[in-house]
Amino acid sequence: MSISTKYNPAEVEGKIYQEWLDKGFFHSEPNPDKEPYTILIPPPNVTGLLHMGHMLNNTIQDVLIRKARMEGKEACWIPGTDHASIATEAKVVGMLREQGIKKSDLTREEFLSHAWEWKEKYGGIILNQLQRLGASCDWDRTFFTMDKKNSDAVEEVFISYFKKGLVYRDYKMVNWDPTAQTTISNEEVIYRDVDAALYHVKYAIEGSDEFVTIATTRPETILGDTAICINPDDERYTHLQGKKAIVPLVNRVIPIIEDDYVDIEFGTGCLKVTPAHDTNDYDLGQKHNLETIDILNDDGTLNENAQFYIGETRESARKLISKELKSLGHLVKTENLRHKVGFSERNPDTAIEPKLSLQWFVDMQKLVTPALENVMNDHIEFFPEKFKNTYRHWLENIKDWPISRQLWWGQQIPAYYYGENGVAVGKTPEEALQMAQKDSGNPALTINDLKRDEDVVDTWFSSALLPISVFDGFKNPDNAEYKYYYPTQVLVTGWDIIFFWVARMIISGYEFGKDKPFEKVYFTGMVRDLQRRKMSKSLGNSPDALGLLDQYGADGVRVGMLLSSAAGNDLLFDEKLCEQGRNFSNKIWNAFRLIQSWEVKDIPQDPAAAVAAAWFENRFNEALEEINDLFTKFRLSEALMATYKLVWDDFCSWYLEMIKPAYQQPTDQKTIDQAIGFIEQLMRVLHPFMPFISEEIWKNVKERTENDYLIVAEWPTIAPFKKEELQLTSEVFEIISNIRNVRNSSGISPKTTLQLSVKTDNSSRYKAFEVVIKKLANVDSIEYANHKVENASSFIINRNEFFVPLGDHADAEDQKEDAIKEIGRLKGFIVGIDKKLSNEKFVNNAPEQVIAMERKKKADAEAKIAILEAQL
RNA sequence: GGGCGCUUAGCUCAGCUGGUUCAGAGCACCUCGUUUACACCGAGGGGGUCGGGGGUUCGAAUCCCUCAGCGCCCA
Repeated sequence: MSISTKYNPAEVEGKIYQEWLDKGFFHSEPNPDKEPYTILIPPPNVTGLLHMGHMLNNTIQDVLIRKARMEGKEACWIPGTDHASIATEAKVVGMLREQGIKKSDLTREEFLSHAWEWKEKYGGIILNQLQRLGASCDWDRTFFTMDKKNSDAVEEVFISYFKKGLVYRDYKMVNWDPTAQTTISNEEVIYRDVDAALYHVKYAIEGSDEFVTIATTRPETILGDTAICINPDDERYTHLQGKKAIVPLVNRVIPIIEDDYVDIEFGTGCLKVTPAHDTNDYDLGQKHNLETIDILNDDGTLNENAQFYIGETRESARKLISKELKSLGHLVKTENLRHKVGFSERNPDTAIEPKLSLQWFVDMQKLVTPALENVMNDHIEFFPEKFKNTYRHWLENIKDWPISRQLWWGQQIPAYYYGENGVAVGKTPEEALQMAQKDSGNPALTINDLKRDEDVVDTWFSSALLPISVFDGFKNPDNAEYKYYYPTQVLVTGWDIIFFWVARMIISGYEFGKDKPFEKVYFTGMVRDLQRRKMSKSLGNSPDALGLLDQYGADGVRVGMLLSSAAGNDLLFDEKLCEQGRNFSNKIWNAFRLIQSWEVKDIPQDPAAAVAAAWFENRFNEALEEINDLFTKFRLSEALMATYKLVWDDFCSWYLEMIKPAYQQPTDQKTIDQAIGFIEQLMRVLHPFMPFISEEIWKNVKERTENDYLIVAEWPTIAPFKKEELQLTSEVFEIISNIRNVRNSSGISPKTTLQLSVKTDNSSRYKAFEVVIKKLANVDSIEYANHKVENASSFIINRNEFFVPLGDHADAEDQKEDAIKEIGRLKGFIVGIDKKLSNEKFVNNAPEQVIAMERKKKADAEAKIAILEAQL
């Protein structure tokens, strides 16, 4: 059989994934005989396409779930997608606009039917792309955040909060996105540094020739000014106390108020106050009882209240007014200013407008206690731990959460209004009516008197309920699935949504679930490019995810993503890492090919192969112990690296070279069986990281029964291993390396056989390994002698002296020089140790072990010097 | 402005509660190699006074202070 020298992932991956699907290996059912291991996917947006962040995040989840499955747990990875109110509604509105349809011409129902159509068409793309990556999700359980289960939960939770007084409706300053024309939460505002101007504008003082100069970055809001504020301690302005100023253009007379909120140092130390368009000004307005004049429409253009520039955008009004103020002599100067401006996460070019608005809020302070406690005391563990700090800081300073969104796509708020200010909630209008009748004491109210709130709730409000709602835990808290799978074991997500999602799921878990929503949270870093920039469409620095999969194979890309992603550290994505992954696939493939190619005959086992098997058995168990430990600490990149080295260095470079038969010679059955056994073990350990190639080799390395697949094979158990033997072998490997080095530095071909002479007190120490040394270092004789060898290169390992006679290649002077240099170094080393040992404080204070170690180091160095001096 | 974190080889990072194995890994680099698994390879090699300064200690990459630079979160 001839197999390609290059591993071809394209031939393997699709086929194997289909087999896994057909066999139902991804599907999970509650199984009381098994421990559950459940992961809920962070649902990608239905608007999304697979990007590098998804690849990293889902690779990690797949690694964890595959390992758990092999460990005999009931592994259940639940996939799904998020309806993403703002983003999706924007897409749908955009699509309709292209068809010449305006959202405002549609009824809610008509719009929603377009939206569902869009979701059906595009919403599943990303999940299909995840399959290319090898994701072993239980696709039968695929959820959508607007599924009935979750939407019902949203209503129930809203109603429950309402009844407990935890949601309330209020006029407050909120963050307004004028493009999406909806409120958004603090977390959805992204602050960016912007180069702007600070406008110094003078206002006339009523009844005098005087002026007062204020500084502002938003001159267009002058039209809504209702006060000037000075700091009472600012002597420059004491004379203005109690006076009034006149707003330019609109000629409104406004009071000059005093408040120590004003920063004397900033600008002119004199502040204009626009309560309708600035959060701090709003607070000032409340405190000083100021008029509030809202000069903006919902789309960010100026309205009639402004009196000027009606219909202009904020940006153009700013230009126009600054020009006009200048021509009227009100503009004293402008200076450059770099400051932070909030932008909408979903519409990155839209500056957020603080807006006074009637919205629904969640009273968060009353909900956070258990969520905070249980993370701080590690009932829920964070990896890496450092995110506990961030989490605590947020929860301790939490603000009320505005949850209503002026959108249609999402779960409509189950609140109904009646009369002057009556509000009732209910899952149905009838339910709400009952409440309304009771609250109002008016039994004559009818359904027609109720008007339902038009808004939907924030998407994160709905995703916060997923860990419970995917198992139908709200409606059926006693159902078998909820009881079995909840709490889930681990949440894998980016640290950027620690507040958006993680914290809110924990809050909901304690409020509505029977317990925490998950045991552990593994935070991944952000994928950045080599210049540390975030990957983004606008920068064009995001590689084509599917293209990478084509080019390097899913296994290669998975390795590439994982290799450099220490937990919580941002990952600087470099295609070279995928290349390394692909190369690794190829290495594994060729190891398999090599074993396949040997002819097996009924001959006794090569003694070198017997030695190799004994060693590798030990080595494998040593490595497995390390790998398991790294897994428990979620140090996946290190677990992968340990696996990589086990396969590449230990198995391929040492083990296979030891058992390899001579050219065109056969091997024996025992050796082949051992080698295949080891490959099987290695494939098990490799499988979570590289599921496709490991399954393919598993299948090909021996005959398999129908359901004998690696994906459901057992994770290896650690057998005891002997550390002393591993130590001995590493000395043997050192001998081999030294001989190879002699070859290299003396320019002797690998084909030339060499002789080895050993001067030792313990000639049996390496006896068993002679066959290996001969084979790997191309040595044809090893002799033990009690004297040094002339014209030979020498090295010392563990006080034993090794000579490689060099014949014509010998360079005695060179040898001598090296020895002298080494003696010099060792003598210096001893001086240092002596200094320590003659220091009374050291000898008195240091632990015995440490002192003994220093003495041993000294003795070893002295012995080595003696050997070297004898050589000279 | 408030808070958190980072600075170790050319690059990306590991180094837990100070003391064998503490200066490490991978990649990159250099030398040699068209050996009969793999050049997506093999053998060998070089490379860091652990950001600067100060302190605690018999002993510090590891603890403390300070300075500099960088990053993030929140206002």
